[in-house]
Amino acid sequence: MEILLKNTSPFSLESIIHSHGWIQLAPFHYIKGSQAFSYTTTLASGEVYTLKVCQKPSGIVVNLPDYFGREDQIEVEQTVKWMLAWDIDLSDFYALAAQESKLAHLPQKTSGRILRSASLFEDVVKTILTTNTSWSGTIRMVQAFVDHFGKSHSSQPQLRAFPSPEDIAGTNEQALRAQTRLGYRAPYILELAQNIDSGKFDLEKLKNNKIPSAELRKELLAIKGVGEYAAASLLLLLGRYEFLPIDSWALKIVSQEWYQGNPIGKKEVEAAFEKWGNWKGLVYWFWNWTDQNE
DNA sequence: GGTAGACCTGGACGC
DNA sequence: GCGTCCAGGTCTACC
Repeated sequence: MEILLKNTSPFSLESIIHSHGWIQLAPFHYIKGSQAFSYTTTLASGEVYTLKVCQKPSGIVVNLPDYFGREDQIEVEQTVKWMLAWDIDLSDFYALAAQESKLAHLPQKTSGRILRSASLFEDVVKTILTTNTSWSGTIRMVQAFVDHFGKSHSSQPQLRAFPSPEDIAGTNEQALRAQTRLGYRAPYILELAQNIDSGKFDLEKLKNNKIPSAELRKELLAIKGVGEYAAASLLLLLGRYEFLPIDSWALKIVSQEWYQGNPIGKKEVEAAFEKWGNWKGLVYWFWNWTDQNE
């Protein structure tokens, strides 16, 4: 069974797939050679399924199990549109980008959308697992998290969905630490899952694009394990570009781009992007950085 | 508001 | 093979 998403403006699946490293993290699976991906997730009913997303001249095509009913299809369509940042309008950004040589490739390639997971819970957990570790560490922790706590596909048990808050809330810190090697991050993720599962915290409501960015940032910073860098990264995923995710890599490349490689702090990074106003986060994310090996 | 130290893991390195 | 050091953000206590 196929769902066809017809884009009304230029859209590049290839660009969004390569917008950041999420495609390398379970339960995403990049299908090499076809510029497509598969993703294992759950319906609201709890059923685990795997969808496949590819691009054809007619639009974005989502492959689903044949027995899915109309309601299931509507749910999947909404999920995929969220993951592909389908409704974000980048026309104003492209107009700005066209005037800057380091950004001119974006309108040409219709880049600028950033791949999201199906749930904000998944994106928050993954973002926490990018902090204070190497990228290989993030890949390892996410894979172990999915392998040990994600629900498996009924006919292909090797395929697992990302664990839901409910899946995690019932475990304990010791099990999380032992089975996933999350280290000191384990209690943060356990607390988040328990707060969501108990109804104390409605994380998914933060997908609402009517919430002011400053308020959204405050809500994200209130999550243990989410600091300024993680909050800014999550705001980028949510389509809010007013903040810069400044990590050690940012300090390095911004220094090399504008400060002759001298040691800099967050203020210098902010200053470098100040002129881009509310688009600064997106400008930073897609800036064509000078090759460090040149 | 700013700062120092602890947190945890895996990888690099020296022996 | 073993021990040590380091890198990576955030939290907490303290000033």
